[in-house]
Amino acid sequence: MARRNKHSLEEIREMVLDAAETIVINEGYSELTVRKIAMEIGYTVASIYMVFTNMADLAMHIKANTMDELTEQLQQLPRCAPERQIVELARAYLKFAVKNLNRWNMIFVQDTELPEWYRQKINLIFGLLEAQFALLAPGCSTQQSKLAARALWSGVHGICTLSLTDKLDIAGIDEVENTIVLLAENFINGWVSSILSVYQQQ
Amino acid sequence: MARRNKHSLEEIREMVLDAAETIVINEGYSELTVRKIAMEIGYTVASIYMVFTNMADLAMHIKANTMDELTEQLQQLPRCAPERQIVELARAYLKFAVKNLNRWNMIFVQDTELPEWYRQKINLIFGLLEAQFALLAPGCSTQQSKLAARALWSGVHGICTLSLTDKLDIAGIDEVENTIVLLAENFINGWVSSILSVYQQQ
DNA sequence: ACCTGAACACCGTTCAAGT
DNA sequence: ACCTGAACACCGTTCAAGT
Repeated sequence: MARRNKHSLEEIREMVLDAAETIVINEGYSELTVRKIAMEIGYTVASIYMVFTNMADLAMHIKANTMDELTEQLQQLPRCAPERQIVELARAYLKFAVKNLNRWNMIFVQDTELPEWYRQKINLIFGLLEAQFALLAPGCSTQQSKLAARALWSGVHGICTLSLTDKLDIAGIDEVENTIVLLAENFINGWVSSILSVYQQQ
Repeated sequence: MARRNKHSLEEIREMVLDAAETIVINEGYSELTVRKIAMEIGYTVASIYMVFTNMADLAMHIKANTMDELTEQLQQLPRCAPERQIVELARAYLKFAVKNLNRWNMIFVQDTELPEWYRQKINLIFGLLEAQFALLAPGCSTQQSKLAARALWSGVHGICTLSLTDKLDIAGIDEVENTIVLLAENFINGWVSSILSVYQQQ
C-alpha cells in the first residue's frame, strides 16, 4: 500500500507540522501523539520519523512557530513613548497568551536542552524590551537596561502563567490586565527614579 | 504470594508517598511511574490504587507536601520592616526553588482542576505577602494590597521559573537573586509613592 | 527511494482470582 | 480483607520487508 511520490518529504513535513499544531490548539500539548498525527495526515507513524527526528524535535518546531508569531505581534505594535510602550508590550503578551492558550502554554514545557537557534528567538523578544528600557533612562548601562527588561518581562510572564493556569484567585482577564499594568507601571516608576537618584548623587 | 497485614493501609500510603517523593527529587516528575514506585516499596502496581485513587491524586499530595514545606520556610523568616521583609520573602522563595528544584517545578505542572484544599495552600502563601503590603501602606484598601501582593509575587515567581528553566540568559544564582531584588525593590518604591501621591491629592 | 507493518519496551488503570 | 497477576488500551521509537 506504499504510496510513492504522492507527497514530497517537504510536503509531508509541512503536513505533520500543520496537523500537530491543530491538535495542540484544539486539545492541548498533552494530547499530541504520533498516532493522532499519522491518522490525521493519512500516513503511518513511522513516516513522521522520516521528517522529524522524534517528537521532541517536532515539539521544538511547533514552539518555534509560536515564538515567531508572538514576536511578530509584539513588533507590529504602534510606537509610543517608552513608559507606555513597555506597558503595551506587556498587554500584547497577555493578549497573545489568552488567544493562543494551548500553544503558549506549550512553550514553557521543558523537555530537553534548548538549542541555540531557539535561544535566539527568546533573546529577540527580550531585546524589544531592553530597547525600551534603554530609551527610558538614556544614561544607564546596557547591563542595567538588560537586567530591568528581564526582571519586568519575567514578572509579566509570571502573572500570565499563574493567572491563566488558574493559580491566582483572579476573576477575569480584565483583572489580570490590571495586575500586569500595576506591576509594569510601578516597576518603571521605581526604576526610573532609582536611576535618576544615582545621577543626582554624582 | 499475598502478604497479609504486613503493613496497614496507612503505612502503605506513607511508603508510596515517600518513594514517590524520592523519585521526584532524584529524577524529576517526568520519571515518576507507578511501576517504579511499586518496585521500590515491594508491592504490585495495583496496590498503589488501594491508597490513592490514581497518579493525579498521588501527584496532588506530593505537591501539597512541597507547598507545606515552602510555607513553613517562609513563615520561619526573621521579622523586619515590610520593605525588607518582602524582599526577604522573595529571596527565600528563590532559595527554596533552587534547593528543591524538581519538587518545586512539579508544583506548576497542571494536570487537573485544583481542589479547594489545595487552593487554600496557595492563598496562604499569598496571604504572607498581602500582610506585608498592608503594613507598607496602612491606609490602602485590602483590594489594593491584595493586588500588589499578587502582582509582585507572580513577578518573582516568573523570574524563578524562567531562570531556573534556563530561559533567561542569566549566569548564576547570584544574578537571579539580583534580578528578583531589583523587581521587588523598584516595584515597592513605585507602589508606595503611587499610594502616597493619591493621599496628597485628597 | 519511499513507506509500511509489526514489533519492542514502555505507560496508567482495572479487576477477577487467589490466600 | 488484602493483595496479586494478568489483561487492556494506550504511549514513542525502530527496522526489516514490501513496492
